[in-house]
Amino acid sequence: MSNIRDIAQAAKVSVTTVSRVLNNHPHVAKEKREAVLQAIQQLNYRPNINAVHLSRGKTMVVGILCPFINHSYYAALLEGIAEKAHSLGYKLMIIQTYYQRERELEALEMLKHKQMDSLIVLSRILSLNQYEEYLSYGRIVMCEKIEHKGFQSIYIDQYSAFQCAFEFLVQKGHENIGYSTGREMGYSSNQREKAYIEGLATINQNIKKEWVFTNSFFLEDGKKLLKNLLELNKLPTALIVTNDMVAAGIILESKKRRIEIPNNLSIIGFNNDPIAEAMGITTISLPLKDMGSQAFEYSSKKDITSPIKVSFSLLERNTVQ
Amino acid sequence: MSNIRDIAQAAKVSVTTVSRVLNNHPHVAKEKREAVLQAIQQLNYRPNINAVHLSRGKTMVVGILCPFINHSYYAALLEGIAEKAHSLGYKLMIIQTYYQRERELEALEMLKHKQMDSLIVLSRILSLNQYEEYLSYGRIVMCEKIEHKGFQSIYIDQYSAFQCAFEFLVQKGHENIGYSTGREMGYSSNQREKAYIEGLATINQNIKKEWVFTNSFFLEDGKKLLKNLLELNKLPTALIVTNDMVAAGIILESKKRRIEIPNNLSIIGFNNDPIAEAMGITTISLPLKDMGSQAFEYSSKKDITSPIKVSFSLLERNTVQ
DNA sequence: ATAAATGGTGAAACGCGTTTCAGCGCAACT
DNA sequence: AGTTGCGCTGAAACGCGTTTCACCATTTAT
Repeated sequence: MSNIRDIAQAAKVSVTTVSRVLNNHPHVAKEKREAVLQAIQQLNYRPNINAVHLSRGKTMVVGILCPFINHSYYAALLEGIAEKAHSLGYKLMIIQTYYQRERELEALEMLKHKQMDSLIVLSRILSLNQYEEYLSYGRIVMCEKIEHKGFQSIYIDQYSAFQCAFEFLVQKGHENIGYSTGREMGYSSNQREKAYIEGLATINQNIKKEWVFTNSFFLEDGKKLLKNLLELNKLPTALIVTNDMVAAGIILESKKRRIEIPNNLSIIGFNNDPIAEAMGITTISLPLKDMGSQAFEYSSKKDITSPIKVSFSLLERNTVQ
Repeated sequence: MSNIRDIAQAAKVSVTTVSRVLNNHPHVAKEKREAVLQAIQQLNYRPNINAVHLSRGKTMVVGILCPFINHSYYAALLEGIAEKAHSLGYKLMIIQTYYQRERELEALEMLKHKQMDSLIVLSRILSLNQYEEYLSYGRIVMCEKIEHKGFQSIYIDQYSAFQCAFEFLVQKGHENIGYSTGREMGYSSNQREKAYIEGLATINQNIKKEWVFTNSFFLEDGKKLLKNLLELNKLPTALIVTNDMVAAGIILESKKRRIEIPNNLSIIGFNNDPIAEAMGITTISLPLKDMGSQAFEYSSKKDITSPIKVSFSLLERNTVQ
């Protein structure tokens, strides 16, 4: 493989001039430019991208930190991200963390080592303090609400979204409402918990701890959730569920157990996954793809803006009565 | 940020020795090793990964070429790939092609420029000849059956899988069978077409072109498919569908139109997505995650093996009668 | 006519880690 | 005592593109 010096020699110019031609810098005489282009053609030359990166200290790669890939929420975000990344000429490096500290740290280190120019964090487990150290190495976009200086934040107001679901249920006459989330801690869970507690207060209800389920991410978790639910003495009449996948699991298991939905139990999910439509799940629809796309845009913008809120909407189907 | 020469100076050794310590080469005296480690600690030194890549001509990055991310088939493969990649210390670069030639070429160029060590192709559109040129730059793993020398191939026998579905339907008494695929051309479609034609021959049926549907990938495509189907004079009694998502779309639209499944129309899907379980879709279950994992393994193996076939199994639920 | 600005060009330094190779010291072997 | 051989070490070359800076040749401005 030929390198830039070979081209310079072949075109009888300096490497500087070759570099200028390659990068469309001005101040190159027509003849020289053409000589260079010809040499490039003839020697089938391609710049060594690693050398370019080393030299420039920039890689045109953006890292994406997500706990899972094969999960509708993240896959939808990813799709939006990937689309925008391509249109802006960036490549994506996806780091699946499974919510493990080391993996998250690894990604941060990659940012530090300039293996990526910036990092988009779809969900995290490390503290903001830990993240802060790395801010000087590249832009960090967080897909959660963060007021902390230095981070770009774009988020769905999980508090309001949950509130919206909650109020909808109340309006339908429900008072015994439970909910499920993914991680016990974390942005979304915290917001939902807060909205839950405050929601209950508005209808003068106390928190029933046994109606709060955590660690529900996938379809299978929904099935388990329903099994656990049935062990309780008193059942809620409605459940606000982590996402539509989990909701689907709950519904499936309900069918098996002859629990009628929505007659015996109302279910409301999040995301508006295809499965929600398929099963007629009432859900809070989130514009994930669009959010991903925006998140990417902000990863390469020069300045940080104040947190960006993206909207959501309730989609009534037939799992709430 | 300090570099390897700073460390050498601080530890009063040569850069060579520092490099040896960093890479755990033998032949470094204990004291020197410790001096280096201490200097590294003190200066908070981290190797510049781009320099390492440039120097080594290796990146520990594997490229993944897939048409879509947010698609259950690819997402499942991706999951297996990502898991194995991490356990082997590799990073993933995902290139979403949307089946566009340029994008595929771009990925190939990245392989050439050593931006990735190898490439895993989940689905392609470019010809093998075009791919062949790039074989010398790194391993290329193809997730389809390829006998062509130089490529590592790992695949699901789409012919047999389709045949399995077909025979199952025949056994249930169906004679009027249609099917759908994704792209008009492409590995999977070709295999399915072949199996379809040969299957029809075994039951002395002629091909009904109007019962063959292409460009069906997602749920929405399934809905459209059913609408189109209903325009026909004579309907098939059974459909072998691209994947479970499309099958779900068909089923949903059927409900709207009062077509009873399986009474009026039998449906068999592929993949065994969560949605298949959710909707009770009879399907050919494919071990995609495992296949992804294996594909990754072979991307960094020294030698190429003959094509690897992965198994599948029919999962009977309630969309076939 | 003279000073100043502009275009064009290349040598050399830079970014940074890896690898080759030559050389030194000391222990083991004849 | 003389020769191998092995462990350890560092100078220098290497991978390769970018950028700075100095310098010459024209133009343009005064």
